[in-house]
Parts: sequence; C-alpha cells; structure tokens
Amino acid sequence: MLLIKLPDGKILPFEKPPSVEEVTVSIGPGLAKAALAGKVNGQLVDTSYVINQNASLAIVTERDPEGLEVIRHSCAHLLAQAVKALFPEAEVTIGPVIEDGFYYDFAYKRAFTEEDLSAIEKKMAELASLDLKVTRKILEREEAIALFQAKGESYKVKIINDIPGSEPLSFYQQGDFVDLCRGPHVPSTGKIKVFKLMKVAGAYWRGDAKNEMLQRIYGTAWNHKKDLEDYLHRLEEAEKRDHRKLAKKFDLFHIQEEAPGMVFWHPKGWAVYQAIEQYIRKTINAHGYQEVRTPQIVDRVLWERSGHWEKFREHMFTLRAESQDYAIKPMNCPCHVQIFNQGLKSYRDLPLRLAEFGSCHRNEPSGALHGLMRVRNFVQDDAHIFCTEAQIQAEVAAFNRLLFKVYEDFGFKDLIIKLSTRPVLRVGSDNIWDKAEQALEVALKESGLQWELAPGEGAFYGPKIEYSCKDSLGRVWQCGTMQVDFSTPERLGAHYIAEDGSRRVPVMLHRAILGSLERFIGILIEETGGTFPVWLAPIQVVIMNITDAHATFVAEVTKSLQQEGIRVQEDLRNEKIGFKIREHTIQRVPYLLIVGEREVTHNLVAVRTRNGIDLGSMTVKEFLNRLSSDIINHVVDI
RNA sequence: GCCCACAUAGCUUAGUGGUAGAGCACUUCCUUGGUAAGGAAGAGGUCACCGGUUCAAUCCCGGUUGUGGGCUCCA
Repeated sequence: MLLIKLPDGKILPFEKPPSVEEVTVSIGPGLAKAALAGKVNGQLVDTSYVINQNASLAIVTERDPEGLEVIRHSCAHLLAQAVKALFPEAEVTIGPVIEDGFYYDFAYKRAFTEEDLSAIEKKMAELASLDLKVTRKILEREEAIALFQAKGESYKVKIINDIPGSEPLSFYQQGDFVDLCRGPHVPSTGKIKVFKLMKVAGAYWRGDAKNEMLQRIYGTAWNHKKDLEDYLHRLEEAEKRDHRKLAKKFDLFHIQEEAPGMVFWHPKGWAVYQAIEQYIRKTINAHGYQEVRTPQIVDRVLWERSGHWEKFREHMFTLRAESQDYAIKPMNCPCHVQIFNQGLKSYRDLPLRLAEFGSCHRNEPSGALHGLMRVRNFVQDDAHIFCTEAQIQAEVAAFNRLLFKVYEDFGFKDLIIKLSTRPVLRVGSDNIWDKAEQALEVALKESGLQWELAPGEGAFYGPKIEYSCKDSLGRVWQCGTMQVDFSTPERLGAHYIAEDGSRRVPVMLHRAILGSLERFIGILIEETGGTFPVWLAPIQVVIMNITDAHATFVAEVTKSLQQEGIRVQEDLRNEKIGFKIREHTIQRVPYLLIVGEREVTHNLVAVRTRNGIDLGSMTVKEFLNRLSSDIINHVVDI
C-alpha cells in the first residue's frame, strides 16, 4: 500500500506504485486532460513519472507558472523536431526556456530565412495537431552516443561527453525525433497550442566567440491566444518607448555616421543632461565630495603603469604627437591618483573623495554599440574615495544610501543589485577581502533591498556592487557601481602618512551613481516615455497667446520666469490655441500657460498641465510657487 | 569583432530595370480664432557610399560605411 497526498490534504491509497497520470485519472478525467506535469514532493516531473513511495503530489496545469515553463520547453523540442523534418541536415544543439519564451540553437550550412521561419512554424503547428505522445527513456552513455552518432548529431555527442559519468541520461521522444533532455515535458505535443517564432540570430556554440556560430531561433509560447496577443502588444508598446525613437520625437540628440557611438546633444537633450549633471553635482557636494577635472589625453606610460595598456589596449583610442604615444582616457582613476599624489597626504586627509564628470572614450566593438546605452564616448559621474581599510565600511554604506536616494529622486524603483566577490586570480590578502566583501554586504543589508550574489565575479583588484536598470524591452544595463580596489593605488605610487608615522597605501573606492550620463538618460527616456518629471523636463513651461494683441504680455511673463531660472518658451505663432495646446501636450511640456484678453486684463495666466488638467487662472507668482515646489521635491508627474 | 536583416524628402513611409509618390513638418498667403489638428498654394529627393552587370540601375550583383536584432565583450 502506497499513499499519495494531494494539495487539498486528501490522501489516496494505491496498491502498486502509480504514475502521475494514473493518480490524475483517479482524481478526475477533467484534470487528467489538463495535466501538463506533476510535482512530486516539490519536484517537477513528467506525468509518466512513477511514484514508488509515499509522497505528496500536485498536478501542474496551465494555471501554474511551472505549467507554462514546461510548455515552453516542450515547444523548443517541437521547434527542433520541425527543423529536423524540414532540414534533415541541420544539427540540433541546445534549447532552453528563457523569459517569455525559449530558443533553440542549430548548426546548418546556410542561414535560415524569414520564409524558413514561417515554414517551420507551420510544421510545428502540424506536429502539434498530430498530438504525438512524448515519451521519456533512460539510455546508457554508449548507447546514447551511438544513437546520436548514427543521426549525425555531433553536437549532442559533445554534450553527452561533457555530462559527468554518474548522471543518468534521459531522452525524450516524440514521433521520430529524440532529444537529450532533463525534462520534464508535456505528455503529448497537442498540449502546445499557442506559439510563435520571433526571430533568428547568430549565437556562438557554448557562448564562446572562438567557436563556430550557430543559428538561434527564438520563439514564444503561451497558454491562450489572448496571452500571446497581450505579449505581442506589450512588445509593440515597449518598442514605442525606445529612447532612439523618442530622441527623434522630442529632438533630444542624434548620432551620425561620422562619429559612431558618440552623441550630438541637441538643446533639449542637453537641457535634460545639464539638469541631471547639476543635480548630481549639488548632491555629491553636500556629501563631502570635491569636484576635479583631469586631461582627456594622457601619456601611454601612465596606462602601462595602471595595467590598462596591457589589458585594454585594443579598446583604447591612441594617438602620437612629437614622438610620444598617448591614449584618450578610457577611465578617470589613474588621473585622480595623480591629483592624490600631489603633496604629501596625511591620514587626517582621508577619506578624500575626488569626483569628476569624466568624459571617457572606449573603442567599443562596432556590434556592441546601442543608442545611448553603449557608446564610445560617455561621461561618468565618477568619483574615487581614497581611504583607510578601517574606513571602507562607513564609505560604502554612505555611498549606498546616497545612491538609493538619487534613484528615488528620479522615480526609479526597480534596481537590480549584484554583489561580486573574490575571483580565483586576485591581489590582496584574504583578510582584507573578507573586510571589503563584508563592508559591501553590510551596506546592502542595511538597504533592505534584494540583491544577487555573484561569487567569483569580482575584479582581480577587489569586490564590487553593480546597480543595473532594465530598458523598455527588459534588457539589463549596468548603471551605478561601487568597487573596492586594493591594487591601483599601489601600482600608481599613492601613499599617505599614518598616525604612527609610517607610509601606507590607501584603499581606493571607485564609485559612480548613474554610471554613464548617456546610458542613464537612455534609461530615463524609456522609463518616462519622454514625460520627464518637471525638474528634468527640457522645457518646463510654454506660454502661448490667443491673438497677437496678447504677445507683449506673454513676453513679459516669459521674461519673469526666465529670471527665475525656469526653462520656458513662448509660442506666439499665428495658430489657433487648440493647435498650440495639442503640440505642446504631445511634446509633454509639463505646464502650458494661456494668455488671452481675460488674463491680460487681470494680470493673470491660465494654467493647464500636460495631462489636460485645467488649474485655472493665477498670478505669475502663484504659478512660480507651484512650479518651484515641483522642482525642489522632484515631483515625478503632475 | 561574429551571424542575420535593413538604409528612399527634416520625420514616418509607398514604390519600380525606363528621370520617384503620400502624410506630417517647412515656406508664402488667407484667417486673429479661448484649452488636443482652420483653409489654400508652394518648395523640398545624387533613392547611404564605391564599383560591376545592362542600351538603361534607386531596383540585380559585389564591396564599404552606418543602423537594427542577437552572440561575444564591457577596465
């Protein structure tokens, strides 16, 4: 006798070990039809899985998140089956589930075309409608290798050879298609109803650029047609928020062929940029930083000393003048150390926080460039904190608080935080790594936010925290960072005189809140969709007249707002007021001031927000009060 | 850098082996109108660049550059 406990607490007895499917049937035919997989003692299994001891069992259907995962995974197999059916010479490799879908990598003599994709999708539908039974089996290693060798699947043989000997090898078969796979999978292909192939892209075998390039077919699968439609709609909406598109719509910046990866900022984009730069400047000044400025072009020897020449020479822009080799700076740290090194420093000078809006050039590979997100010339809101080991903790904690405050002011909520710890190859004693890693961790814990640990992913010179944001399509971009560095100060000869009179090498903290101003603005554009908070809006107020008779009054109001530092524009065009309102509303100008006969007579302005709210008439002074409060409080929308 | 796709007016785009069309924007004129598009006329294109095929190339072929989607990389 064997007992199966169901989620509702009911216990079913069985004479012989039943399969998940058999248990499901005994519960009811409706559920049996809906079952995609099972969860035995919390572990996801196929419906064919035989339960050979007392266990708890949950049936996984489309209502469970795992159900969709199983469907997507099986859909990847369906894709591979269809590709093999249409292109028998194509070799299969791997096909995992990813966010919102799946992919499968193939090796084939020519590129798959759009037409191929449609044909494959059609074939998939056909195979799904046949409702082929998906069966699992375990094969011995030799048997498995022989099977795939016979099929000409050299990649699968390589994969099998890489699986540790003790692990059993499971296989899934549907029709004449067999794939090495851990599973679980749906019981039959008919369970896969709603899917779509999205795109083909190149991808290196095993993610290594030294290997051959495979063809990756991306697809998506859902439980219901409506889910797929919603997903496609979400993608469409996200594409509309693309910062490169919005940059055109709002006339923020452009990039052109003569300077790939470098930005031509237009007046409106630069207004946003400057609002951000000045906000950061003000903020860090209030937190004990001192701003500096260092050269763009620095002799090669400095980069050799810092170690960058050896490691990143290919990605540095270099030049030669009067038989000297120079590099355009790819980073600011060595320059900041030069400032630290001027004059003898005492422990009393520490921590010394040197900040720079440092313009850096990196010769990024052409294929990596991406709007504002990945550029060749960018400005970091960079700073280096020179401190003692004992000061690391307090500095890291203070920075962390500062960073969260800043992101909050921008209205950002979803930061992805990663703590990268010591790699195998590293400098510095374990003792100091312990301290540094702990300092970072304590600071993160204090924040109360979720973070991910990335063991072994720290730099050779110290551990780091990375703060990343997502763009509108969910791609992750690193913005802020806090890196502890035990190496650079020594390499560049930095030292200070300690309390006991000895010469000590300071610890250096590299930190940036926004990371690169360019990238951050890219994220900000996508986050806001171009509806910038009042304090960042390139134009904060537009004042428009109803007829020419009110132009002088408009000019007066404009002038008085300009004198208060407001980014204001007047619109005196000979157009109907409705037309002007429409245009500036579309441009997401926060406040629209309308001046007609009534306003001129009573010395008022009529105020309307970009969200169509009529705030009525008020004096310029009253309006300024409202506006100032929006700006000071970093109000996100009005 | 690698794989695939793409490049037409300021923007969004249609289109064809035989001298390129639209909407919006722009210019001029009419209109002076009170909270999301008033009307008319006009101007605007070396069809990314270089080469080839052809009587003829924006279109077909090759190359270059750039862009987009991935992959790799990212001090």
